[in-house]
Amino acid sequence: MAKDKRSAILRAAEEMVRGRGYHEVTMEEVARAAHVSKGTLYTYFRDKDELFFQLATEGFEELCELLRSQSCDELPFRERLLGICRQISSFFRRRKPLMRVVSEHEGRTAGLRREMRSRWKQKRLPMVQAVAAIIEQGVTGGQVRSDVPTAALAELLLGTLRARGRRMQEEGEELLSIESVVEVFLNGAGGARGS
Amino acid sequence: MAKDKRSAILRAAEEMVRGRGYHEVTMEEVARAAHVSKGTLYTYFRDKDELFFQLATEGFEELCELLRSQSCDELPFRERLLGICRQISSFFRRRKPLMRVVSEHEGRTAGLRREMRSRWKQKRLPMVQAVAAIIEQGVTGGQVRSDVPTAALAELLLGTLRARGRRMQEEGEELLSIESVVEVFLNGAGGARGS
Amino acid sequence: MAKDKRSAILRAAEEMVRGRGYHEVTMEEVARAAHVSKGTLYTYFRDKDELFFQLATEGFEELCELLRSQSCDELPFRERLLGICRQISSFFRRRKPLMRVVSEHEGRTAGLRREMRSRWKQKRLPMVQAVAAIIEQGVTGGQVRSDVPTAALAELLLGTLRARGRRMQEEGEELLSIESVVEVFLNGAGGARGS
Amino acid sequence: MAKDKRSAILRAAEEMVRGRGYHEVTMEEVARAAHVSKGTLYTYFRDKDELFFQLATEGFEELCELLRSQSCDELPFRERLLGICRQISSFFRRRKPLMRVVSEHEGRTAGLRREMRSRWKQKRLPMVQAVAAIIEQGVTGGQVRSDVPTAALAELLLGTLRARGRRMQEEGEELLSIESVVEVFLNGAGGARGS
DNA sequence: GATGAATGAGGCTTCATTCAT
DNA sequence: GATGAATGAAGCCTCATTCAT
Repeated sequence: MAKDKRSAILRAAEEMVRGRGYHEVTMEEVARAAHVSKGTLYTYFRDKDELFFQLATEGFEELCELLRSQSCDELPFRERLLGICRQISSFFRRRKPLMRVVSEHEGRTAGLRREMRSRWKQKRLPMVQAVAAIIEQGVTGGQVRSDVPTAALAELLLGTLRARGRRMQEEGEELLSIESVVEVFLNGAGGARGS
Repeated sequence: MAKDKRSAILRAAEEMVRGRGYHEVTMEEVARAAHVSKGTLYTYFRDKDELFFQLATEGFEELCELLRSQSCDELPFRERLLGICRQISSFFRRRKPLMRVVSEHEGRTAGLRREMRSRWKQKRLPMVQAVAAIIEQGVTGGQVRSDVPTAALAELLLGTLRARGRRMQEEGEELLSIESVVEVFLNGAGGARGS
Repeated sequence: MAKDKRSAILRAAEEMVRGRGYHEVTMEEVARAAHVSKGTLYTYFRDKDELFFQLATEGFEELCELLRSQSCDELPFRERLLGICRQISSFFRRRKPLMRVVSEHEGRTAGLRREMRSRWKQKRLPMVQAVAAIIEQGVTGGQVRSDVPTAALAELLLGTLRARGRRMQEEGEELLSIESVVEVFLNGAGGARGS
Repeated sequence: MAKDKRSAILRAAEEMVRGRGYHEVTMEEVARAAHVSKGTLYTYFRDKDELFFQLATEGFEELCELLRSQSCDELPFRERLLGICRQISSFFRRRKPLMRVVSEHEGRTAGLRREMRSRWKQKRLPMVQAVAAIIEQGVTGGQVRSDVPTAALAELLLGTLRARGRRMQEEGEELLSIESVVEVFLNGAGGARGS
């Protein structure tokens, strides 16, 4: 069935990028591993970029679902935010080899890549909103200042997490723990400021 | 002077792989960035793999020097081992984008790659020996069991460190700290076992 | 020498499109016919389109030169214009198989093709100006009305010639002669209109 | 109904080759334009070449019919021949974009194309015979020599017309008029030679 | 030693054609 | 008969590598 093929291709591609890289994997190999012909790849994905883009962004919905499901648990706000940051960080770390495809193309301005970037933003939006929703709870509870849009705060937090991930990968040992990141975020964004 | 060109090429190549990848960088670009001709690259490096291999392994001597210099400081053995593990871990983390070249080719068996692997082992050897030398001190001091060759223990420790690095990159949040790794290593390999 | 290779490629390509078409000729074949490798084609021409575009537009300069040289001969204006129209018509007819490349891409809006169109316009401009210069002489001599810009009249005349070429190719027998075309043009654009 | 589909496909194909070319039109597009599936195309035409071959040769019967109908009108022989030449020329000119398919394949010797050529000859035969029949009248009337088979003369005349068409397309301005062609033909083939 | 034009293997993609439903 | 997903041959193009100057 159609879904099966599409999925088989994605699974095959995922299997092959693990430990290799975007350029190490040829469409020929993916086709062979998925037991389909080269042409079939192009029935389901416009081109190689598209295939790996889909691979990189699939699972995004599940992440958002997970985030939303946690937004209503019983934990105190601080722990809830921490838990969510852990999950996001874990999600991206697990997907890092796939994310390469996205980040590699981030610098390009040429024609069609532009479209991929906007689609990436679109895919990312629900995640930002989920985080914003949780921060909103902090606003309601008085733990987060209310004079900055929650969406902006969410972007800020996500940006910090991303920077941390990058530093951990590229630089040396002294990583900020996620706890510290959240701590700094809340102190910087904490309510009851000076009052 | 010859050394200058060689160095200029390596610096240009290093500059370009940062944030890009092995395949994103063309020999043409490296040549241009190093202000030499394409042909000159091949005067100093047999091929592209060789160039990036050199880039990945340069500094290995310095690391070994550093390790050796630390093997005779005044700290207690446990701290000394910990410090050394930190440095090794940091060294590899900093070089990760370059290490890709090595690891990408690790799985291949094709002709010329085979040679690179053996040269990699050769480059690595002094490091293993440096670690072994320090562990030897632990044996002398009675903190490490003496019934397993120190070289084997050194390989075991390095392997654990490497696995930790990989897990940190690919898997989720709960990373072992380096402290834990050393702890486990010494408990597992600790002398005076129950006796 | 460099020029030789470039020229050899163009000559080979020209030879092959005669009687065949853009799509019937593969880059592989052109390379073989020009006694160069496939890669060399791309040293001299960015891509296949570029190669055939150059082929189609080379000689444009000569045409313009020819037109300009004729603009100062002794013939009466009407004959001079007629002669020029004949040359232009002949030029395009001879180049028709090559022009296909241009006209085939005329309808496309996709990214890079756009650039080709603007370059085509650029190439065409001197020809328009040459024709306009001659018409200008007609204005001076009172054989052409002066209330319409000569450039516009030139475009009009060229458009008519082109339409004639197309009709001759696609439709049936009753072709307008070039004489008729010029006649109609001058009557329509003729000065001293009825007054 | 079957005929409807077949016809719809041909009409769709004809529509698309106008202004485009054989290679610019994909079977997918033809199918879509004809509101049938891709597979259906192959129910009515063995392959793409066959489809466009049919397109190029359909109407041949009508031409022959037309030629035959004119062979018995009242005009003097010379005018009758001229009229027929005009119609043939017009027919081919109108069909030129379709004829491409035939002529493009004329140079090839590869397997299946060979068959197409022989079928082309077959399709052409009635036309030759129609022309021969008219020339026969010239023989009877004494305006055409009788010592050369009329079929051969017909082929000769058609060949001349074709060459004229080609020259008109490729070469410069000085086209022979059809009148001239017929004139030369009759003078060259004229009876009462020198006697 | 330095250069860069030339090379050609190998990757991505298209599209005519087949065949199970 | 009709369909369209699957196929794979063949085309365009890139880029690591060589070699005559």
